[in-house]
Amino acid sequence: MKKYTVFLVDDHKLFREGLKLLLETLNYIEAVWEAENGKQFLASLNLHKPDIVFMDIEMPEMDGIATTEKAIELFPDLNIIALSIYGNENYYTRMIKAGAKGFVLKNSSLQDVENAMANVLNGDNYVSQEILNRLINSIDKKKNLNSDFLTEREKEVLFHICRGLSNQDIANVLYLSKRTVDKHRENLLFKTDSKNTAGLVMYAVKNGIVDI
Amino acid sequence: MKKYTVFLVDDHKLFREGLKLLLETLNYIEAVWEAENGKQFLASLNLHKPDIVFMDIEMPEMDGIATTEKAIELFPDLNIIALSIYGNENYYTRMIKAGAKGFVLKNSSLQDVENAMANVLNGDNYVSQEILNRLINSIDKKKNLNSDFLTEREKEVLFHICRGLSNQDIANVLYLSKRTVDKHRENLLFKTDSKNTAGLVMYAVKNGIVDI
DNA sequence: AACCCCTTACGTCTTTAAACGTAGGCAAAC
DNA sequence: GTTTGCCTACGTTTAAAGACGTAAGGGGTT
Repeated sequence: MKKYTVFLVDDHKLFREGLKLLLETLNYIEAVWEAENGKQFLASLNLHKPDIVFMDIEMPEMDGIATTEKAIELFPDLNIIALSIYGNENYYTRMIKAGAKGFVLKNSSLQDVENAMANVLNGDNYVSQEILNRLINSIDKKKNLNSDFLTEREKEVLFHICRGLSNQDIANVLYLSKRTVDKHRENLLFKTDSKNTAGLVMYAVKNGIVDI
Repeated sequence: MKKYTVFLVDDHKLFREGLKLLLETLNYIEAVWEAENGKQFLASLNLHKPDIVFMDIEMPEMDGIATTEKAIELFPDLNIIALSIYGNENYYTRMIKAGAKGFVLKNSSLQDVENAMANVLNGDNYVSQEILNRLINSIDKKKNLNSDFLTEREKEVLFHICRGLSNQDIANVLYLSKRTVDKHRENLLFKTDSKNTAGLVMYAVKNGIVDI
């Protein structure tokens, strides 16, 4: 039986180690390597060339999107599967554009992860069922959508607002200054003609920027 | 042709007078009387016994729900039609329970109002199409609902939060102290396990407390 | 080269929200 | 007839949001 090597890129040590243990229970996994951010991963790519990479999106130093772009530039046939807690549109579309061949949510089952690996090794793309549903829903919503005038960054900030994050929190996850997030929020209020957070969230829900 | 008398109970003078003019264009309307709150209306019920009453819900002194209850207690066959800006569930279910025979939104057409009058005079109930849709939607949502543990008052406050009102605003429309609304909000945060307004709004959307 | 748009960022001030605690009145349930 | 749950309400303190204004730097367009 052919065995495969896997590279986990994730800043959450606990998650990384848990997934490593899970993967090691599979008899066709030969080795599991780890990195805690994009830079570390890219640096060790020359030494360790994995069959599959699981890539987190939100990471310090260098996030999953930039890392994927760079890695695919260096090794175009690298099999990268995005691993994210959130299935929001910004994330999966950007990861796919960057060259990822799969997208799996962190609340998926090991079975999902296995499916993703099998498909990707077979040269196919893979997105988990949940993401697939969201994609289909978002296509329906796009039909009569009126939020094109929000920039990508604004939608991203809005998404995190809906998650209940404060501006400081958002600044932390996006690696920005809090004052920048303040400004994005201010612009969002103006653009969506809202008075406060409640209005922003309602707008996001109505326009499919967050899933209900 | 039989002619009918109408009583408008609404604290918004401008709206009352506009509707009065509209109704007077109908040749089967004999007279339109007015009151600016529930107490005034009840006091004059002995003098003026209208065929139809249009009752606002949010009013100072005595709101539409309490007024309807009292009026129906005094004159069980009174035809009361609720007139509200909002079609939220708290409102229409409570008005119907109180004895109202119709529910029309303030953004309806005169045709809607005429339909409501015709149906109610005919002994039927009437809710405008929009409310009917919401009722049907809310039945679907009720299937897997988990927000029974929010009290009616809490749901009402949450509804207004979603409308973008501040606590002071909500206190004004519900005729409460701001500090009371503060407390309801605090309890909502605790009960729904939310950190902030965004979480509350998302909860409300998920559980059908507001319509999208 | 000049332009527009987006992203990033800072300063200051006012208003709201959030996080504690406490407590009386009231109606329904037991 | 006491308990229980809900609605009402106040005081204080800290954190966050909201409302202005300003501006540098990057990327793409014309």
